[in-house]
Formats: sequence, structure tokens, C-alpha cells
Amino acid sequence: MAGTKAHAADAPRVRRNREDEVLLAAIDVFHRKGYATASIQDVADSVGVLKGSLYHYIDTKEDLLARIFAESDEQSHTIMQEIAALEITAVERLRTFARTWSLWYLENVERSSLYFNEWRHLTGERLERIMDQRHRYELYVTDLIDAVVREGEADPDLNSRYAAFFVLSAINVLPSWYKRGGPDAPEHIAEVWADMIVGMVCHSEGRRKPRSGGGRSGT
Amino acid sequence: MAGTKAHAADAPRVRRNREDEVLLAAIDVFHRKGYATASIQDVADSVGVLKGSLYHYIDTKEDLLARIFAESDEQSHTIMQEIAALEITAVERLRTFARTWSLWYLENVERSSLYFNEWRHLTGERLERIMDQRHRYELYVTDLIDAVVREGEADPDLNSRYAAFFVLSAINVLPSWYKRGGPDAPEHIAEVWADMIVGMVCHSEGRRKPRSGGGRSGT
DNA sequence: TTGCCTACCAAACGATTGTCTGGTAGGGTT
DNA sequence: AACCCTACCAGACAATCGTTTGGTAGGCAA
Repeated sequence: MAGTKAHAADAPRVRRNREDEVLLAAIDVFHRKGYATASIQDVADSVGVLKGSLYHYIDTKEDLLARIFAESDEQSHTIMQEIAALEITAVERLRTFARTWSLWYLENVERSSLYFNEWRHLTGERLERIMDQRHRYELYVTDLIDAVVREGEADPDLNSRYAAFFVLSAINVLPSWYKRGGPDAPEHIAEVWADMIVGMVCHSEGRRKPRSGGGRSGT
Repeated sequence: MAGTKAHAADAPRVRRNREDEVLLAAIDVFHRKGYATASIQDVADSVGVLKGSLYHYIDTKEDLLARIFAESDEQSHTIMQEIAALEITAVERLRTFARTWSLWYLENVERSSLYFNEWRHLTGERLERIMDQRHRYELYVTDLIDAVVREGEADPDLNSRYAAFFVLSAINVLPSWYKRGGPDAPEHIAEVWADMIVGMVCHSEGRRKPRSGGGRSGT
């Protein structure tokens, strides 16, 4: 209960684990200046430490970026599992996917902006892993939309691959528009976004059924 | 007819104006490596010139980026005027906007990718001009969607600002997905994209009318 | 022929970069 | 008291960066 490292728990309460502090500072700095433009110096300044000292916690600058991404990957994996566990219609699954995901992006603007804008700066195996992850997302959404079509809730002529791109685009760009402290709560925006996405997929030429009352419906 | 500079016309026909050559090389290099990561050296290598020699054509590295953007701005301004000149329904205007714009992005992937990914690296007045332009686009699309609502082709409860974001997102992200030489022609993709966008805006709760036969319809 | 202008080379500049090395203060363990 | 380990400092490292300067080959005009 006192944390994994016993002696670290005695440090002043206000200071979290220094390693986390470095990660958080890096997220902020990389988000504001861009990974390539931001320097290790900037991150060190933000933490309040000489730049050389950072190498006590990280191996390289790219390693710092990769670690941020790893955290994001972890959290997104959790979200995906939660959605997968729900027993609901394909349409409702799509809606849940859109809403949950939009909300997460809105609540983690910096992290998700980094994920979309700076992934090019990874190299080798780490780059491949990111691109794999991205590809799996596309497939997941494509399958989801195919399922919606199979349920008869969308136009059978809908190109599910394109539709998936469209849906992902709309969600992914959220963090680049959103400014914190706007008039609308993130929850509200996420709801609207989910509506638009489901509407876009399901609008098919007059074939739409009324929205099933929130519960599940038989296939 | 021999070009603006008489003596330049005698240069080997295969070599275009060197200034254009520099711009094209910069577009390619900045697109591949990112503005911050790419060096003036890289651009010079691509042109086949020492890096110092580039400063015969440009003032600074940022100036080079800004000049690329200026070209893009010019072309987009032309497109906007062409669309504005058409006398068509708001829905068809939206569709035309989406189709034309999508197509332009698909045919100018490098240029438009730069426009979306590297605009942060401009400073001062040039940055402000870009952000102004961006803002004007949002307003234009918002107004367009309001017009669609006023025509009764979309749900009156539709939040036109959000819908505009959504539409712009979907279009803007196109160049980051598209790979040249894929199975589908850019024209086809643009058509599909326009359909999805119009569908998303117009799907409003069963109020949709059949698509007006391509011509104009009275208000 | 003389002179100018364009287009480029060759070489250097100061600044900044990511990273490494060696040292050390201080708390914890033995 | 002796030792070790973590967390950091101080300072240097080579490399790379954008940019500048001075020079020059060659075509064009007078």
C-alpha cells in the first residue's frame, strides 16, 4: 500500500515519482513545441533539473517518446477490452466505441495529439508496433461497420473500409480542434460526435429503423 | 512567349525554373522527413546544390516553408471562388465543396499534408495569416451547413459548428490515409467521401427528401 | 573589350543539439 | 563505522544545424 518502492514513500508528499514527473513534463513540452523542435533541455527545465540528469531516467530522447506512447497504448488497450466485453448490438457498439473514444481523446488532448502527430519520429521496432496498432484499429472499426451492415442498419452498398477511415478520421482529429475550458463539456461533445458517426454510417437510403431503445435487440 | 526572363529560356529544356525546382524539392523533403527534422542540407542535396547556394533563392528556412504555403493558399482561393460562382442548392454546394476539396487533397497529398502538419512552424504574421485562413474555412462550412438546415434538408437541431468540424476533419485527414496508386481512382474516393459527408449532414431523423436530381431546386 | 548580373561554390561561423563521463551528497542497510 | 545505491550536478563531447561571407565562372549588354 506504500507503493512499490518502500523508501520512496517517505519523500515529500507533493512530489510524485520523479520518473512520472519526467514523463508528464515531456508530454507537455513535446505537445507544445513538437517532438523534433523540443529539446531535452526544455524537458529538463520543465522538471527543474540539468539536462544530463534526465539520462538517469531515460536512454535516449526517442526512448522518452516511446515510453509516452507505451502508456497511451496501455490505456487504449484497456478501453478496447471494456467495449469488447459489452453485450450489445453492433450499432450500439459502434456508438459506444465512438463515444468512449472521443471522450478519452478530449480528456487526454496532449497525449493523443502526440500519438497522432509525432509517431513518425519513432524508428525500428517501435515504429512497426505503432503502425501495427494503427492497422488493427482500422480492421476493428471496419469489422464493426460490417457487423452494422449485417444487422441491416446500414446501406449494404456502404464501403466499410472507407467508412472506417471516415469514422476514425472524425474521431482522431478531435484533439486538434478541442480547447479545454470551452462552453461544452467533453461528455457532451463525445455524445454529439457519436451521434454524428452513427448517423453517418446508418443513414442508408431510407432503410433506417428507429433507434432501438438503448437495450439490445435480436439479430 | 519565351517566358519572363529572356535569357533563361535558352537553358536546357528539361530544367524548369530553378526556383520552382527548389520549392518542389522542399515539398518532397519536408513531407518525407517533417519540416523540423529535415535540414536545408537535405533540400540542397535533392536539388543537387550546396546548401549555402539555396540562400540565393530563399531568405530563411521558414521562408521556404511559407512560400510553399503561399502557393497552396493561392490554389485553394481559386477553388473557393469557383465553387462560390456556381448557382446550386446548399446541399449540392456542400456536396461540390466536399468532392472538389477531397479531390484536390488526393491529387496534392504532399502539399496538403504539409499544410496540416507543419503550419505550427511558421511564426509571427505568417502564422496569423494561416490561422485566419483556417478560421475562415470553418466559418464558410458552418454557414454552408446552416444553409442546408434552412433548406430543410437537415435536422434543425444539428449543431452546425460541430458538424462543420466533423466535415472538415473528415476531408482534412484524407491525405494522411491516401497512398498513391491504390485500387481506387482519386475521383472515385472523392465521390464516396462527398456522399458520406452529405449523408452525415442530411440524415436527420427521417426528414430527408430524395436527392434532388442533380440540378437546382427552389428554396 | 569592359562591365554587370546571375548562379553557384568553398569554407567558415556560432549556436544548439543529444549524449557521455566522472564525481558527489545523502539516506539506507549492514 | 563502513558501505552502497540512488539521484543528481558539472562539464565536456562531437555532430549538426541555419546562415553568412567572399569569391568566381559565364552569359549578356554596351
